[in-house]
Amino acid sequence: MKDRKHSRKREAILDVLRSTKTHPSAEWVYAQLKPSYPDLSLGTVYRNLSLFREDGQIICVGTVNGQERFDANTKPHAHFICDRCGEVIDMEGRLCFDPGDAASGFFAGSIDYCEVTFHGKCLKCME
Amino acid sequence: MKDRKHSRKREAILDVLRSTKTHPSAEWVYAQLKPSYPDLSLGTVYRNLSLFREDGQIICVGTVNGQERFDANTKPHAHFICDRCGEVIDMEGRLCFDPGDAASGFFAGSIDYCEVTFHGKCLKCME
DNA sequence: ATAAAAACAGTAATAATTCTTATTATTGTT
DNA sequence: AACAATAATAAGAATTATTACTGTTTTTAT
Ligand SMILES: [Mn+2]
Ligand SMILES: [Mn+2]
Ligand SMILES: [Zn+2]
Ligand SMILES: [Zn+2]
Repeated sequence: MKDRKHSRKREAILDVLRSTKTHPSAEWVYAQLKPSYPDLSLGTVYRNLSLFREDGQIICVGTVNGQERFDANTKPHAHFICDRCGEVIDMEGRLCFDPGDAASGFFAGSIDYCEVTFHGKCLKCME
Repeated sequence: MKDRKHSRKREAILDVLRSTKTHPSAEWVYAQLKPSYPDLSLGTVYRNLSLFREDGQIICVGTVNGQERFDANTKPHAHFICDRCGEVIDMEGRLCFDPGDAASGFFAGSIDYCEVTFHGKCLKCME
């Protein structure tokens, strides 16, 4: 991980991501921090999220309603996206696939990781 | 499937999608058809892709460089996305998961389908 | 053919993200 | 503590994929 100058805002952004299981969007992170950091800029959130992703500290878990959603849990795990309300939920269980295992033998490129995403309706949206 | 008036442009759009394995973007479909349909409008491509998706005739396979990619093969199958050149490749093999099987028992919502996407470098991009 | 409905082209609008630039914060050094 | 070097930031402009609007054309049923 490239070493960077310390920044309290960057730290706060990562803290927000680490303290939630909601797989937030950039906008949501911004809204969370704005009260405590009145001079926070949305661009700063986007920029730092990009840096975190480059450095492997967070991952993207998909796009919901045109907005990218992020996750500070970088351990491979599957997600469920509710196509009605847009919630992104962690799927526990043994749904993790070892990319190497899964595709070795019949794919010639190099596989870095594998995304597994279920779609449907969450419990709340089923009434 | 809701029944719609016939339209040669709509038909052509679906034909393009069905005749390629490249998982194209809206823009690409438009570029393919523009020579034969000089008055084709990009909005028409977007609108019809949406209709096809609503009707279940095509699926979205992910976003590459900010552009949604489509697939006329609606049978569940996994994909590989090259994070360098953006190619989207079908993954053959038995990588299909029965949503019901995969998550029954430990998830309470209703699962419609499951997306499996590998990321890495394609053969061409590895030199 | 006529008329109603649906689809269209062309264009404007929207909205997420990125880029630019002048300013400020951080870190190490005198 | 003041300084210099550089990274990080705010603010807003720019970019760009997608959608909405409006007047016109095509389709299809009568
Ligand atoms: Mn997660
Ligand atoms: Mn495919
Ligand atoms: Zn829901
Ligand atoms: Zn490639």
